[in-house]
Amino acid sequence: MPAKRRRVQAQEEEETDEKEASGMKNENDLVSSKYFQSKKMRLLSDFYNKPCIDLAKSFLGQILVRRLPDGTELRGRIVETESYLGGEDEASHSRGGKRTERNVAMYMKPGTIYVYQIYGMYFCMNVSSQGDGAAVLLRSIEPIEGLDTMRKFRNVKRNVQKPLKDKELCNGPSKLCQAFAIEKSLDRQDLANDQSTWLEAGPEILEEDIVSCARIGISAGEWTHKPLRFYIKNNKFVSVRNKAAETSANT
DNA sequence: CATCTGATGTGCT
DNA sequence: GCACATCAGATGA
Repeated sequence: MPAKRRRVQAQEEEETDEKEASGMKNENDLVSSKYFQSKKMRLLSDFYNKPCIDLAKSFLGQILVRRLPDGTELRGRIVETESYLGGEDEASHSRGGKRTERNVAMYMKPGTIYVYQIYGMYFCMNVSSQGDGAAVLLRSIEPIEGLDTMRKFRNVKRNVQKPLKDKELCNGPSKLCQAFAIEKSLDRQDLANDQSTWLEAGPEILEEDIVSCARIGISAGEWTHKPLRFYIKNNKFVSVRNKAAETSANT
């Protein structure tokens, strides 16, 4: 029966829709959901101690929490991740076992946050997993709590006032960093112990609701097309959907 | 919808 | 010097 229940949940996601002009619609839906009626449980060290691909899939559905200095808490459900496997993976910062000042967090214990800057102006957030130099990139989050603050952060960073739809707040690795105020200072912090940033257990995602496909923005020979990107099927907050992978996946 | 382009600056060869 | 795990705006179909 859990399978049936989760199917229903997947359908509900399709219905949370274009009424985002009103702003708070989505937030109300999720706040009243089963997750928010239950205890918010922080994920502990053991959770992160698994192989990179397993961790990337396990992240789907979990809740990222950011506690700001003023006490505001931001919450969102992880809906899209990518695996970077380590030495063998030609697309990884740790390819060939390379260690630099920038990427040391990739070699730290599973659950360690790796934040790096890209294109001079953006950040990306990863979490190290089991395996030497292996880490998971967070690519998209479904915002749950603190949407107004997220919108403010995103507008400040973009230096424009154009109103953002809910789905535009965190649907990309650097967008979610802006929305959650994730910066270089979080690099090498431990997601299992940090006071400002952690993960809480969210509703479990069924394997059949996970789409696996090629990573985004990669051109590294045979590693370009390996299915190392994972996202929740039919979720509106994913950055880039892969229709071919969705239809071939299953019924 | 798809494809292109400029912004921007750090890390690494 | 140049590549870069990106984003936003513009353009054409």
